[in-house]
Amino acid sequence: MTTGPQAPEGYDPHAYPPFAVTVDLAVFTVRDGALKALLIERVDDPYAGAWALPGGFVDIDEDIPDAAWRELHEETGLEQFAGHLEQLGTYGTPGRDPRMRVVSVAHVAFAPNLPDPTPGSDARNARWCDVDDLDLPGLRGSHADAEITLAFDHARILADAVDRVASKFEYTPLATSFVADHFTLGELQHVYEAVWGTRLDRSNFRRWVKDTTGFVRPTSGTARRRTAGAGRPAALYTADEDGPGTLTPPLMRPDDARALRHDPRAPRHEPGALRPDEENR
Amino acid sequence: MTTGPQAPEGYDPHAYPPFAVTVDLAVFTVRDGALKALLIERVDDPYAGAWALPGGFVDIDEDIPDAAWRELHEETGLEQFAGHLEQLGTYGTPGRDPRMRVVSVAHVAFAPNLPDPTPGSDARNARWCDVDDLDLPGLRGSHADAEITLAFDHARILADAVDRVASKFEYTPLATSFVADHFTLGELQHVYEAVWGTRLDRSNFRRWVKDTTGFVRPTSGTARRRTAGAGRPAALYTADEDGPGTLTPPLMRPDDARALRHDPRAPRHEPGALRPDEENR
DNA sequence: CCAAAAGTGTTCTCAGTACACCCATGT
DNA sequence: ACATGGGTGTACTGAGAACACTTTTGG
Repeated sequence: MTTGPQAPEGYDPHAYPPFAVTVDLAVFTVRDGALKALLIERVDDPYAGAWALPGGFVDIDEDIPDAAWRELHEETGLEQFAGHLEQLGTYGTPGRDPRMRVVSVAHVAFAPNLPDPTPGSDARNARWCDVDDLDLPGLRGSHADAEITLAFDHARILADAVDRVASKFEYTPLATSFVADHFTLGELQHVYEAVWGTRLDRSNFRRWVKDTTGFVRPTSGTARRRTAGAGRPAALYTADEDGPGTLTPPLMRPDDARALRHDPRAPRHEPGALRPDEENR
Repeated sequence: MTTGPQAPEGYDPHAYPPFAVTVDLAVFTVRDGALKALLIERVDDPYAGAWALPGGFVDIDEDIPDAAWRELHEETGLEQFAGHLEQLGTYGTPGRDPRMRVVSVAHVAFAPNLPDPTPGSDARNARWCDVDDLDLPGLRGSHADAEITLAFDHARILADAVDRVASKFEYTPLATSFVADHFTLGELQHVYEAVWGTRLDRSNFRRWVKDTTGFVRPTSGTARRRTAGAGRPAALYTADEDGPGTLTPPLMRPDDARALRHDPRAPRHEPGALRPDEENR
């Protein structure tokens, strides 16, 4: 091992146990009226052939957000990512990676409806996977007959990430990160319904969105038939960039949208109660 | 550097950059009607003599929650810690520790009114510090004339932790972690008021607490003068252990309690928007 | 008696809910 | 004509806010 970076005199770089630090990404988009997560097929050996969240090692002089954005760009192939990225939590149980002790800082990213599966820069296969088709611990459908199983503890990370997205939708205008820069209120409502897995009253949703300051701004344009079929053309709106990052009042999802989830509303992020004698999972 | 733990054949333990991983703890209690955080005086050289959050290195085979509980016991000297501990977020900006590249997993702990400053097992000085007396970035009083400055990025961590506690009080019964196992509704209200830095209507608070299932249970006992002075003896309550970890409906803090904070309601945890080109502190 | 804190009740208002109804367009 | 989705209005209801009032203690 080399000496620690910028280590002054008097410190022993061997005095601390060496960890590997990675970033994992739960990248979401809404497509075909469903919440989808980006998964990649692993080629390297731990869990080779299995599906996993995109991610990779953090460089020794690289900030963690930078590493997350770098991996996001590398794995999605998107240079201009217009969405949102934030830290979710850190997962570092010994043995979660059979190779070595790895601490992974998981992130959540919100993407607008992206061009297509976007295979990564390397040879891996990539796809958008419906989260309802996955067997996530205590979440949504929880299909025991799911054909896809995720590598490492990525099922838990993804379950926490889904909870995070659903919570964020109540208090923040981040739903606009899932749609194009100009969108109709119907599209925005479809995003909410896909993320929450519920139905919303069109009239009340529209009134809440328009009465909430700092959420959307009307534009002069009107949507000329972007969805197939008939219907009156909808007015186009834009995200209000000047607004605060918070919605007042919040839009609380209906109770049936919470019942679908395991431990709703509370786990904004925490991976459990973290009691000393309890199993953490 | 030694070979990575349980590394199978074919993997090079030198292939990843070695990080140090620590846990930092923001331990809160309510005392004298104010929210206090546990700070220790550093003796070792980086920021020696400065005040900092308790914390330490994670062992190479130790789970992160275990490390957090271990440090909590070591630093507070409390064997039986009746409170609550949860992960807050991870702070790993290069250079935050001048010795080496350190990634710190910060935690939040809620403690009942503890016996006293409780100096740690080692020689360091420890004290409960009023969070309003600290200069925390964009929070509460934000005293520019604060006498105490915190080591590393602990001011930011503590600011995020205060936000987390205030948010948690809206949706979870964790306020009971700040009081003894038997408490009066007045005491519980004082805890809420200290954490939110606001005043609540006594009548409405009491009605909300009693109407919220899974929060408190009445006991037969009645408090016999624990606060000095006159007044009718109050009934004693206990935390409802059987309830879900969430409060329905939530108790929203009044708007003036949000205005005290920098970026209220939204940053349940995220340390900012994490844009690639932005400074992340 | 008075102050202080606990406990109870009542009114008002407003936001969420559940609808009904009309408008514009494609087929 | 009719189905489809956009847009508007309205009555009902329940929870929060504000506040008045009673009860029980200590001094």
